[in-house]
Amino acid sequence: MDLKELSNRLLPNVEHTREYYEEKYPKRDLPEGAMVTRYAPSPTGFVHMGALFASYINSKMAQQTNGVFFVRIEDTDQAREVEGATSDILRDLNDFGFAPNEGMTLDGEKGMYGPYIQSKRKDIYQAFAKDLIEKGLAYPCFMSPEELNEIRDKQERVKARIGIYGEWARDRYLTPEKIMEKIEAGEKYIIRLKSPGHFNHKIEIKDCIKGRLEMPENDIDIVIIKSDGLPTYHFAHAVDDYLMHTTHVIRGDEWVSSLPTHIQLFQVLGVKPPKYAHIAPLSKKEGENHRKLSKRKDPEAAVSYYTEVGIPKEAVKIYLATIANSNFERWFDTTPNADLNDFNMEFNKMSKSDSLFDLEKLQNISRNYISKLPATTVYEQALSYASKFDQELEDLLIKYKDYSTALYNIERERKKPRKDYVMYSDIKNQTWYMYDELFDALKVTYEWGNIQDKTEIKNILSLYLEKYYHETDDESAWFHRMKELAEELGYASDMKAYKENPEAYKGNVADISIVLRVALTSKAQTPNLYNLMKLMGRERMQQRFENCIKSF
RNA sequence: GGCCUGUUGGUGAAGUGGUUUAACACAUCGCCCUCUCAAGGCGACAUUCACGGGUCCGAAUCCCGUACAGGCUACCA
Repeated sequence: MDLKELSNRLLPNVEHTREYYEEKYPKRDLPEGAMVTRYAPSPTGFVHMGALFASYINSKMAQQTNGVFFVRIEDTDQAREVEGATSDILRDLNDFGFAPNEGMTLDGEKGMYGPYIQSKRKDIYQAFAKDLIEKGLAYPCFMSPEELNEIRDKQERVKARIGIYGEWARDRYLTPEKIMEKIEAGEKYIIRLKSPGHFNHKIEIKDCIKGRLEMPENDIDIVIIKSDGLPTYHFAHAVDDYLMHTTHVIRGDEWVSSLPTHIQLFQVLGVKPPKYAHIAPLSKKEGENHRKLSKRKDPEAAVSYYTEVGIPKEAVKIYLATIANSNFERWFDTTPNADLNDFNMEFNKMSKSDSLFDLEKLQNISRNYISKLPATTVYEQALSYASKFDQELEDLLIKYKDYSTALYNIERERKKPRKDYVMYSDIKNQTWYMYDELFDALKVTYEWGNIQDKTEIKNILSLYLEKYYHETDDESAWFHRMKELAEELGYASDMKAYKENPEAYKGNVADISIVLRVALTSKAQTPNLYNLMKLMGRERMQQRFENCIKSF
């Protein structure tokens, strides 16, 4: 019995040959230097920031080299599969602008290297496994899970390396005849690689991010086809990335220790391995230690967190870019109208060690980002946020569209705009007092400043409306009149003069303006008072002042 | 236990043997400006690159050891 016959018995019902598939998926016709990258998630639910980060880098690298970025679903562990996870992943990629141009997309599969779901590629993996068996590079292993556990225990006891290698690989040298006997006897088997490696041999691997790595050769006879007929991750990776002509495998660095295995797999398959780039994990400080950003402990680890609080996707992207490439921030800050797509991302500007995920920094980026948006966009984004998460705000925004937009526009369209909002959920907290519906519904507390005396406050308010407030005033005239009011009541109109001789006055213009501000809004801190008054108009001002006085 | 990788300030980090008395940004703290806040301006914030050795005229940068951290060590990915 020869190996070819044996391979037919071991993996029956394989429709095609390795050669068939190699012909079916010819080399890609791409310009020199174009990268073919991929994001290969397992559909296990919940999209983690780390995964988004990896897909960003993959997508960016393909985009800037006019290459291809595809998504492949790695569902070879059917037990862990979560319903709907695939579409969640694709939706998130899409929302962030990392939509793949090949493979699994929101509108189904695209591209000629499919299927892009591993469970649908079973025949392909088996064809390659058969080819290896024929060449004597893979073999069936009949050891039961119990036997494997025993071996493992024994190895732990003797402090040997764990795994099926060397003398531990019991079934490695079974003759075809013996194998047939076992099959006839109904014994279950899986297919293992007959590793040609030696643990004492060192191999040198160049990683695009980590640089030169020296590692021992793989000598473990890893499983390539599991008992359910599906491949393990390692084997599927080698076969798929070979057939899909991936040029760069960019993935999390939890994979570096499998590199010798992966390189060997390509070698055994007789094909050139792709280039590898291993991304350091996003981590979080906990006490003195760093740990990976965790779904359970860190809400910000979930991609969905950002939509829930209303942090713009673009801000998240900018943040990811700043941790991805050390020179990005400089570039972004010094490039007028910087467009993320124009930035040239490089592997050698990526960190080798883990980066602390800094929400504060992300928020700062978001604050800056929102501050540069036109008010109409802020309005639209706020509305879209409210429509999902805040019915009350949504109603108000629809009712007062122009008013709200004007409100967001205060001190905005200038070189250095106000930076009031970090996220769209801040908007309501910071503007509620400008909506009568919200203001009147609340029993507001007035945050008075230096002037607390009720009669003095009443005096200021009525005098201001009677004599000093003119709706047609421009800002400087408006301010000038406030100074006149200050003087009439014995407050300093000039801050310098006041500072030089505070005793000569009851207070200063600032005190007066605070009274007006607080009476109008109840808050001591608001955007430019002049603009707020303009927006409210005389009647509403009068009403607010009366309300205020009534509250005494 | 074994194998691999990493370690620069409160944080992200620049830095690849010699204008580094260690860039820049965030945070923090002062002062200034100012109708409040925000913004802005100015300034402070690592005598030192985990620690210990070594190589060299010269090291954060190269080598060795130690410590700590992370990853891997599945018929999970």
